[in-house]
Amino acid sequence: MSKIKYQTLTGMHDVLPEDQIYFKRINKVVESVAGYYSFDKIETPILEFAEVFQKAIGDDTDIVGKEMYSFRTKGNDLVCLRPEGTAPVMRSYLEHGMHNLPQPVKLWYQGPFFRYERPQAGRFRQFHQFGFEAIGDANPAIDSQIIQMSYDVLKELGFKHLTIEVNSIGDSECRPYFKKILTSYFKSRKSSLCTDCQRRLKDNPLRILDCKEEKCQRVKAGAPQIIDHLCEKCHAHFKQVLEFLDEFELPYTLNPYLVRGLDYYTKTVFEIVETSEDGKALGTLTGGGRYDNLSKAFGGRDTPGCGAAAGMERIVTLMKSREMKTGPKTDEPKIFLAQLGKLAKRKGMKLFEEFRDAKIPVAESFSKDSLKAQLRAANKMKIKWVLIFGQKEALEDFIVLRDMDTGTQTEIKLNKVVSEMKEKIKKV
RNA sequence: GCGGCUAUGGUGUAGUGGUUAGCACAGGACUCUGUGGCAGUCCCAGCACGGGUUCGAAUCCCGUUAGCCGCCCCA
Repeated sequence: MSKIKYQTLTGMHDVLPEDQIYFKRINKVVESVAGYYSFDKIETPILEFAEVFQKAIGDDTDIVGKEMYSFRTKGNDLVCLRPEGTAPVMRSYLEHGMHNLPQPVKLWYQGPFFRYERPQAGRFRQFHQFGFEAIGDANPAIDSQIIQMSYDVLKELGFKHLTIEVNSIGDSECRPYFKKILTSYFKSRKSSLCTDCQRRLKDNPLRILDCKEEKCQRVKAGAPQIIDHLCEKCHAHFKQVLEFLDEFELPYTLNPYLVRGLDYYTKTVFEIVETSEDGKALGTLTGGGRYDNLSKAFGGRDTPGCGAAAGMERIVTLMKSREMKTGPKTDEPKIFLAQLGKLAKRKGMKLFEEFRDAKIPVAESFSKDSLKAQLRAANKMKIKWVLIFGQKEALEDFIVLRDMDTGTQTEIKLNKVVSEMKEKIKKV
């Protein structure tokens, strides 16, 4: 190989064949959980008008300017590669008048997403997420169901130690008020905050709550908590969500410092974190919450919604390091068809098609001529049954079956090979 | 976007100014044109890119790119 001329763009990567099993496994679990809860799959385009996300996210964070993978088209439209799934799903809901369907409209999705970030381990510019969205229903039962589903997926994938962190961040009625109280609390202790948080005090005071700096930890320990300042509606809603979680016997903890960066989030927010055996938080796997203000931000009618999403690469990394199951490779063949000689190759390729018609997976190496090389290939694939089809067999219409574990060989009539092999692989 | 560290065959690595750039694994072929795993022989394949210093650079310097780590942000 000479010089490498092309490489992937910054922060993008190929999902290689060896990693496909993990993504396949996650997709399978997500699909079955979503199906059980009557969520239908939706696919939205990878490109949207940048406005879709600007409106949803708000202009005040530097997410739009700095973090979105946006550019102008030949027609001079400002578009962007979708950075998340909720806004497009809401856009689709409004665009297709899904409020005319029975509510809530329950949807799930899976696919690539893009953020213009500086790449680091587990942080890419193109990555994959799956998510659930339930739109059109304000009932707290929905919140708890979304949490339950997210939890189910991780459990089924094999994560053992999970904790659900929940909080309520109020709505447009009570949150502004709480923000004021919180800001004045932090202002009075400004000198005890880290420099970043002194800056956050101006543009995003809620974010101070999840600062990792130790000095800020001490300050926030005495900070007012939003659950003590929820309006009546939000309080009642949150209480009911927790009652459902109790009923489901889900392992949750109240985390008063859990917030979301975006304005459209209301009421319930949650994250599912993996913990060590003694319960110490290791990292977040899923996050979500209620977004009752999103539809209005789009200029739509007042429509509540609730959802959750998870980054797949992060889950894959953990699945690998924990050596979690990915399920059987379903189409991994147990039979190898080896051929020797021109006639046998021709007839063998035809036989291969007969196996395909019978839906029996068979491996082959028709490009190789030496029997030794073919057996070696079969051995590498850890295949048990090798059908040896040579000149003599081709002329006399039979085939040799070699058991690679024992080395014993038997002869089978050619017209019975498919049916006999069908029986053989059934038993295994 | 800011700061730091790194960059040698496909993978993992040796090589601190003069080496035919070494090794292991993986891949391919043969030993053996009808029998795999073992062994042996051979093949494939590399100093990220671009400048500079020097008689001479994988090695020193600068820039670019990418990865990693931290910050910002985190939907």
